[in-house]
Amino acid sequence: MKKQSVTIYTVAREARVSMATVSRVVNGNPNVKPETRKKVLEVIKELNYRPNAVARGLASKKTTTVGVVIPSVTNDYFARLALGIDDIASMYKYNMILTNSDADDGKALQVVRSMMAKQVDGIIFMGHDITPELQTEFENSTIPVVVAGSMTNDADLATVRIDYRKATQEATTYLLEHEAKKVALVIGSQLTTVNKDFRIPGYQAALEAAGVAFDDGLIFEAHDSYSEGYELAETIKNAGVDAAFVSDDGIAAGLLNGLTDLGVDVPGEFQLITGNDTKLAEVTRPMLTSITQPLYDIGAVSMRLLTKLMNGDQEESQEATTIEGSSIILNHGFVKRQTTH
Amino acid sequence: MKKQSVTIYTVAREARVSMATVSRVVNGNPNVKPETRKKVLEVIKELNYRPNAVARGLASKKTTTVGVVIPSVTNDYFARLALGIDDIASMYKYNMILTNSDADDGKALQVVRSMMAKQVDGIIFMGHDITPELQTEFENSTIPVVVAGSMTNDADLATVRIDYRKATQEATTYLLEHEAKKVALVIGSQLTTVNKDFRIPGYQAALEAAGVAFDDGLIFEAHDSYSEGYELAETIKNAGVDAAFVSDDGIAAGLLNGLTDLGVDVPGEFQLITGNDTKLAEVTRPMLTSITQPLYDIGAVSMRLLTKLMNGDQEESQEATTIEGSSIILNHGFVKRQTTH
DNA sequence: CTGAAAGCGCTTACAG
DNA sequence: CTGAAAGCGCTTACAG
Repeated sequence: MKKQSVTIYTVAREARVSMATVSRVVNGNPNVKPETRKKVLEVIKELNYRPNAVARGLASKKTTTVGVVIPSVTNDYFARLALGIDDIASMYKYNMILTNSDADDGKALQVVRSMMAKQVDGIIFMGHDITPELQTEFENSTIPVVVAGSMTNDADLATVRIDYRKATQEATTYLLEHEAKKVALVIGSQLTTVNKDFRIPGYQAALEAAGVAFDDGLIFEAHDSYSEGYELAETIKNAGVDAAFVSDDGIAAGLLNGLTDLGVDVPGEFQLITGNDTKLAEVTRPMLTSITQPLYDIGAVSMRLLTKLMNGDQEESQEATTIEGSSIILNHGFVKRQTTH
Repeated sequence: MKKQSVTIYTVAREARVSMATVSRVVNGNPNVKPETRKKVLEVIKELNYRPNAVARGLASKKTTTVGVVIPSVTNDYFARLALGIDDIASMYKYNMILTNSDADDGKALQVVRSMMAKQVDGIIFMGHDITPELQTEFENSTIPVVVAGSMTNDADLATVRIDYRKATQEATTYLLEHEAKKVALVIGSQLTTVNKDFRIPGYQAALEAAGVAFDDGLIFEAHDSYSEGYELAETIKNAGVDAAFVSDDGIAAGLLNGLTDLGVDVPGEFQLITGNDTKLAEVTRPMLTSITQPLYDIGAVSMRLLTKLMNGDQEESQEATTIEGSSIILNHGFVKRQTTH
């Protein structure tokens, strides 16, 4: 339709006011005489004026966009978090720049740098441990970052998550109390903070309480894919294991189907509990008994926390959640389905 | 570390050159004497200078960010497309602003406007038919948009997808040729362009070729959720249907599990083919026979097309794909798994 | 309640 | 190969 883009200057000229006044009405500043506002609004409508957010960002040093780094959108666990983030972001008029890190340290660093170059007002980080370079990047920057639905080795970062230690302990205890003799733990890397300092200790605590000796040969590593879980079935079966707590649903689903295809009766001969509370857990047959997590809420609370941090608010603590340092711990649950007694 | 942010001006001062020169080396302009470039690069490194992309965007009128509207990140079909988009975007140094439209027309319009205000260089749209308002928005704008993995009522929009008509026809024909007597079609809304003009005609063509009368009572609507598919099982069973082609995997998985729970033997008494080639199809037991789609590629090709459009290139046509108007049609496939004979 | 002016941090002709 | 200057489209004190 129009070639020349209409700017705040055009509006000011047509409305016979200054650019400052147009800026005021656009930004809802109350210090504008009603009739002036009315006139300006008319011209804006007539000209179909749309403020240029880039110019606004440069002048105000606020872009109303946040960066979100996600290991993979294709993992339903993270996708559900992202949905919660996006909804709250929209509610607060923020846009999100979303980038996959592919769980690759180099990519994560590059992605964060790119977001910072774009002057995002804050960052939500999903993923596991971070490199010293990325840590430095976060420290040297003044923009707030919150870690959502995961943990990193950087204890200074605010995080929103469940209590992974307790969840793992409960799942393990459940298995032990339901006739399981040899309970395996299936996680990602054992060296990662969330596993090393939370899941494994939770698993060990459950064993100890039940008077069962810890055997590190019963900890299996698998990364987030269905096929790795499927292939793990044979190994885990040969290890004489009769139950497992699996942190990731994709792996749990693969393991379940792998075991079934091997002729193992689940839950008759093998019990299984999964940990991410993804849709997958209800699609498999038998359906997976699971730790439940408020996935959407974890995303939503993360974004909410970030808005507070971006506005320089103090972190509040009135909610029905626990705060540990800079962490917000949401409650998890447990649902018995068909892969356990 | 540093309070004052270092700008191009700081670098220019320290390197004893003009801002224009610094700009040239940052942007890889070859017209810079090697020793000058070296000096500038040193200062940049020393000061840890990072160009401000917002300022650059304002000055150059290019933001190197694209907008991506997605019905739901939580649907693996769209998530896979988004992954392809993101990878190619990263390759070309673009960032993506990703927003869920929740398949809500009002939200989609608002989201697109917000992206345009942020001066994105292009838009990738996923979703079904669009409102006149959104259509107007696209028309009045000069930024390119490509529709990925879906179809809209706006034939002017470039789109990258498979041939939905042919895929539906093939699936239906397969069923008909494998003892199915009464084949249902399970889709979203019948009024949507992709269904009205492609899937339903494909279904009809298959019936006709097999000499089977068309019965519109055999077209069932369900939207993209597992539970709706599950609940559909009883209805579809009571309709005396013995086979179905389902466009969405979530619905297909729900339908499959619903039928199984009703005591219907799949594929013995009921055959099923699904259409989105999502991970879900391999997780269910029995595994779902499916139309296969190059999901990642659809996303990747969409983003590649968009980069060409953003650079004002002509659309090329040398690839192993069909071009229909402004559409790029990628090849689909078929994989027989366990829900068909 | 309103306006003039400077400034945000870059790029882009233009001139040399 | 390099620099001076204008300009991108806003917001932000400041003054009145």
